[in-house]
Amino acid sequence: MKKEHSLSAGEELVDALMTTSFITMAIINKIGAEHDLSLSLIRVLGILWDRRPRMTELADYLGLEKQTMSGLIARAEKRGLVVRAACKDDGRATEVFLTKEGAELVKQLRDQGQQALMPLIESLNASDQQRLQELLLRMLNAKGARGN
Amino acid sequence: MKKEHSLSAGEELVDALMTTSFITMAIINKIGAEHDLSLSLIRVLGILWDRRPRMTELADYLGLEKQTMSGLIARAEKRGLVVRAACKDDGRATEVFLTKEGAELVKQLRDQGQQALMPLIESLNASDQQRLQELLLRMLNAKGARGN
DNA sequence: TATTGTTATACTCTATAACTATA
DNA sequence: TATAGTTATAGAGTATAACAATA
Repeated sequence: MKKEHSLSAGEELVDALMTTSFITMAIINKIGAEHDLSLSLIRVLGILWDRRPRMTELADYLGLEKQTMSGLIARAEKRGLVVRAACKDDGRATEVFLTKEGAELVKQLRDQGQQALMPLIESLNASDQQRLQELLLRMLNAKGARGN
Repeated sequence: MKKEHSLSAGEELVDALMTTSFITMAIINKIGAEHDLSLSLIRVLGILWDRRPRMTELADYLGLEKQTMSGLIARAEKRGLVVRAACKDDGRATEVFLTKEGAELVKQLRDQGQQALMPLIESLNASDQQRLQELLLRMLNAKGARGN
């Protein structure tokens, strides 16, 4: 957060990573706001794109409490973006999945996100973009990271 | 968000950037939660580390409405983290700055953030870390980006 | 008893609208 | 009139606690 103090090599990278992330999230958040979507709901919809998880799985995935997820999904369902259905294997569980309308919204968000972030990455030339991508992917894969 | 579909080179990089950012923000958010701090308040405190901005400047910086900033700062002031003072140049304006307690919290957050993000970046070797840092900084500087 | 999920309650964050005070 | 800031109000997001239904 502070630039004047001398930082170790690792600290400078952490700084750059945080700044990059704040900027990226601000861009995504702005796109979400245009659709009345919070960052959490954007992540949920992204997960639902190719999965049909239970409420608890979703909550764990996002690091939220199950009650929080109940509210989030209830509001999304009221808007026609997702549907809840009883799980056949386990009478206690509830599965969540996208409606057609929800899926279309995800597609649209994807496109808008790509467009909005393009200016940032296009400040690097093609070979640097390639290198950055490789480094990020290597870092993410090493951590067994799950983004959304 | 989806991995199976074929993506153009730029799209894959955007994907990696978003995933990295979601993970980074989740880590920062978790640290903030331990101190009852939202991401917005963390950013505000970071800005206040070496600046003494007016309310409107803060709001513009974070992309929030001035009323939102009023509430955010009012709560932070009640907790003893920041102080508001009348601006001498302009009788309408209010300057905000950190208390000693607030500054100590920022220092602590910095350390915790560094520690928490270290495992992620240490999945790369030293030379790759150096390269990643250079690429991120070049990208950020090209955009005249302001993280916090 | 333990697990899955919802409901009740409370607080933070955010925006829109209306207001006060200064320029 | 325009700008800086606060207050009032309302809704979304979050957590803690208590509950119902199923395993």
